[in-house]
Amino acid sequence: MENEVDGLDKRKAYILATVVYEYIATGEPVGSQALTQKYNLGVSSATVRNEMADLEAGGYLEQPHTSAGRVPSDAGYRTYVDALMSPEELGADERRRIRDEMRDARAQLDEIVEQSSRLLGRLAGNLAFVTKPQSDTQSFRYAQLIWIAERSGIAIIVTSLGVASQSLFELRNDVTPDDLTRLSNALNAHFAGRLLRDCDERSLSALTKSCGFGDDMAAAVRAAFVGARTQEQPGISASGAQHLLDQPEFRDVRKLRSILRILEEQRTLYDLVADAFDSPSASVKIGHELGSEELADLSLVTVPYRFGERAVGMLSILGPRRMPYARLLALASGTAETLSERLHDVEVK
Amino acid sequence: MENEVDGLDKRKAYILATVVYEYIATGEPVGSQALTQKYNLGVSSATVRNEMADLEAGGYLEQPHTSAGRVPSDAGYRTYVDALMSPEELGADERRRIRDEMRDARAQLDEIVEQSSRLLGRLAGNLAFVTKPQSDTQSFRYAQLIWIAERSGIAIIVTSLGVASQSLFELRNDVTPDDLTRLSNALNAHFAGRLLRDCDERSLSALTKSCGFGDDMAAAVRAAFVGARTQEQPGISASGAQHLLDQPEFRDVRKLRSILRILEEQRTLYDLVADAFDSPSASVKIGHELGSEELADLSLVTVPYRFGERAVGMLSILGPRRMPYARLLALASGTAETLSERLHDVEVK
DNA sequence: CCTTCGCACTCGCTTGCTCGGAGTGCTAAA
DNA sequence: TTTAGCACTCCGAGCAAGCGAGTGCGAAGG
Repeated sequence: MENEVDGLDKRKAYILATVVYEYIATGEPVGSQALTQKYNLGVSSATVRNEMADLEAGGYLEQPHTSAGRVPSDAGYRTYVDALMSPEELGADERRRIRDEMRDARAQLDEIVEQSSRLLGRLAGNLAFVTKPQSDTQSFRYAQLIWIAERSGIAIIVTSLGVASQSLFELRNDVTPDDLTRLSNALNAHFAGRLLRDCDERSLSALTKSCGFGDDMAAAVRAAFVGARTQEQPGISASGAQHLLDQPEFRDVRKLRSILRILEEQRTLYDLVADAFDSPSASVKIGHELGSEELADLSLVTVPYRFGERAVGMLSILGPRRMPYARLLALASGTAETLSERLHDVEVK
Repeated sequence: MENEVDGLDKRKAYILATVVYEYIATGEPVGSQALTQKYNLGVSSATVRNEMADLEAGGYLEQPHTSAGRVPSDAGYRTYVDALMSPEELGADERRRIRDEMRDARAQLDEIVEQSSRLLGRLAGNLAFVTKPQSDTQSFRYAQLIWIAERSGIAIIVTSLGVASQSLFELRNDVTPDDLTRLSNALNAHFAGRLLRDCDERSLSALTKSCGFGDDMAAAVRAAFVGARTQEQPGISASGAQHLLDQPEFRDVRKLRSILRILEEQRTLYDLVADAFDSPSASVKIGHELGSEELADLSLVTVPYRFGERAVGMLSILGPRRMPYARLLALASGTAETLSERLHDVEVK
């Protein structure tokens, strides 16, 4: 039937949308009378009551207790996000303001990422976090092996986003500064422009040995590349936790503790967004979809940002399930866009 | 008189110490009866009551409201910390455990610092934070200028703790890779081993020009050194905020918000410990001594850690004024010691 | 003169109670 | 199928009483 949305007839869908909208706005369970008074539904509260009972039976709404209003369930939010809400766009002035504020950060990768998480946290009024660009999706730019003594040195690797990773190495055989320069040049010539993850250990070893070096040097080179590849992996910049305190759902201090703990365990934070890397566009996880009882009344909005064609990191907003999804999606997308642009300022060409 | 401590006769001092001790232990205002029952004071509660009234008049104790027990004031805690409490030492097994846990971090400066803040936060059951080594107290080890194109390159600077800072530069005149190598060698020969803060801009420029380069190259070199000097300045690793939620003083959510905000503004966090750099040993700041009304019922314990002879950073514990000062000082000192040792693992010799 | 005892008083916290408001479900009529 | 009416439920605010811990002070005691 043309009038159905997600298995709900038009009126049910509209009532569900209104309930979710109203609950997001007020934070209070919404009752049938309040709804008919505030929104022009064209039917009486008794009708709404019947529809609400159906929606509850269908799993879209819940009642905190008898004789209270209705509250959306995970499924209710899900339907709202997928089918009912109207997407928002940022206004031109908002875009401009985001761009201006991002300009405050110096052209350093870390600063730009941190600035975007601060900005997003403030704009969204929620906890925001941004993963640093996955270094294995960056490409290799330069290697430089620096001679310290006959049997030791420092390997420095520069990637397309300018992240220099450095590692000390020790050798079993003597080398000269010229040896290291020769090897550096060979590495640069052979790997320049490749993705870091495609600089596999075998060809690194092969190249090193073809320059006349032994296993020790090959191991040092491999270690340097592995270091560069994994270095910034779970680096995450988070910001805006204090906004969560404004939400009534955090009157309960235990909730808050879960959040703070998660904030400090970057590992967990990273896992939350990890599977968003599979999908190329924005993703929303609601309540239990986050896979943890502790986080069951939170939601997460995740949007990728790009370097060139490639999605290299994620901007996320974590907040109460009762969050203005359309608005936050727009804010996250806008920030992601600006962040993507600014990445070109730190690019090593 | 031999029996006086800080202007208090022996009995008053003992009662003050007991009140502070008991209040730290229980978190409840302590009354005269409770005190005489729990501790063997040898006098009746009425006497204690009189003494307490004196201590209150002297500004050492406060009453939350009439007919409640007494609570230490800033001055009361101050006297306790300075003169009354008995210092603690860590047991051998505790030291060992700290050392073991610090071994989990890889030999990378950032990881070691982060590990120590996590560890201290957990052991102290409070918010702990650790400043990264001030880079201007580190010494210069190596510079390497990498040729990218005729008029651009990357400058990499390695300090004694292995922090490689990198900066892109653009030139007005062409250079060759050999030019850059020559200049790198000159910089290494001239500045090796100096403190970064002693690599002043004038001598950098002079050296660059004496190698036959122009103002543009001199500016690039200066910028690289300034970048290295200021890079990690306010870098702070914090951990353990969730423990604060266990403290009864944070039932009030507004308190918590101040803390979270401060946590995110690394600037403020840094200011808190900044003047501790002047004193070579542990320092304790109590309540209003922190200089902010928001922080008035918190205290801060700060202990320096060293690289060689020099204090290069600070470990701090921020928690409720009602904190076990002696214990936390011992924990912070123990962690600082271990952190200092581990710094040698990342040293670039 | 300092210490102790006894006593009246204060104040905050907990418990129990009432009461109003908002909301529901059900039944019967339109 | 929608609506009006009604009885019922439940939460939460507001209030009063009682309890307990503590104080200050005057009088008695060493």
